[in-house]
Amino acid sequence: MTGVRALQKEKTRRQLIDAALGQLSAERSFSSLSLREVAKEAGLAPTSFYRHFSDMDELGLTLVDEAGLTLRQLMRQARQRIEKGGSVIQISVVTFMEFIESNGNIFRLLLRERSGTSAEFRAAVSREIRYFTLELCDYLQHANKLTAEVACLQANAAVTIVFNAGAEALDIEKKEREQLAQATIQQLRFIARGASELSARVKG
Amino acid sequence: MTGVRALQKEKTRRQLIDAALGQLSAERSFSSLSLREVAKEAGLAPTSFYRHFSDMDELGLTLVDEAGLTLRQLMRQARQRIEKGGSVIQISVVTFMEFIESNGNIFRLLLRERSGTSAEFRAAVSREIRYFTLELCDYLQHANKLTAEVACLQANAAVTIVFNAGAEALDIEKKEREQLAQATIQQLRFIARGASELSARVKG
DNA sequence: AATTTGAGTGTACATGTGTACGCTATAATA
DNA sequence: TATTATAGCGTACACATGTACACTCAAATT
Repeated sequence: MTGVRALQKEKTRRQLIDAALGQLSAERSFSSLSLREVAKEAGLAPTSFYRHFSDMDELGLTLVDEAGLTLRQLMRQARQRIEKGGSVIQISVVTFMEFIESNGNIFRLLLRERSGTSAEFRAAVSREIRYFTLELCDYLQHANKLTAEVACLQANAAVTIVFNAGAEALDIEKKEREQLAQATIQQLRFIARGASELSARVKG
Repeated sequence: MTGVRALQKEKTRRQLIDAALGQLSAERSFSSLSLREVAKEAGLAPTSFYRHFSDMDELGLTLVDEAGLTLRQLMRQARQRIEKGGSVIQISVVTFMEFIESNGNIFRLLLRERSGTSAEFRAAVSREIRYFTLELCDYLQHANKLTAEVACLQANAAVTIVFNAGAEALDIEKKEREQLAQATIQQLRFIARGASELSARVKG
């Protein structure tokens, strides 16, 4: 099944994916890419595109999956750092900011398609973020001995804040980014403290 | 200066703006609108568009301004309700959710252009949200006797949470929206409580 | 009353788009 | 070895787009 042919096909499929990812930028969203442009960048004739994806949408959803994968790598990295000790909140924010810096366009993809014009795209991005949030929710529940409800509310709020900070980080200079990180950390502390203080009340 | 001619011009300018707003939807973003479509919807020949805007971008920025105006009306409404007494947080969330329900497409515009491909658009949206946030910051500072720093951090976090909830509200059924509103309220309480608890530490 | 201005029109063109179709060359299969 | 399947190509087409240009005609100005 993994003959020369299938292998080559997989390779040019990757070329298409990479071509699309490569064209994303601050000034260029996925929906502004044309099938022809992507094919050209991948060194393919326009019509050959269809051998791999039936649609630009299909390519796009693949990219979102790809982005989700990157996001999960990010989580793994954060967990590793946390295990070595240190402030969970600070490590999370710093790790996320590093992610933005080296994966700006992938993050932009998620950010844009989250509120894009395709319900399927929105659902796909939503799913990736939910996954991200659920992991954090589990962690908070065990580490901080919180109700499932409170832990999930906190996780949700924290992810929202961090994602928003990431979006802002995309448009500012590196110098200001440190300031933004500090503000974000403080906001996460507010949330953590509030959740902890109010968890009793929610329970009772 | 307000002759018959200038009046008519103002009127068709409005028609263009309304045509553009009218074409926005869950499936249609501003950047996916074409000059020709908008002109047609406004009952104009394509080339007449240029008598009013040099560009689709110029129209778009006008729409963002328009959206900002709507946002400020929202704030005024919320303030009025708050003055009549009741939970500030609850009133704010409920008012905002009402806004989403009747101005979905305007909110979508802000949401999308906030992370769009035009730096100018992003800046414009950012400005409107900042204005929104600053008002809340002022309010928190006086009402809750917080440091400027803590109040602004809280305001920023709160606006982020509420906007994100608004975005989620766009894609769910009315029934689930009540649940979302409750979750949002709880999250804002976390933030408020955390800010209040930790304000001493930040000061010292 | 004579002239100028400018909002709105219709035509026209170059350019980019998605994709249908028929072809080639070669790996996979029989 | 003969046959089939298929990745990739080039051509071709219909269509939508932005906008340049020359026009009209009524309001505004002189």
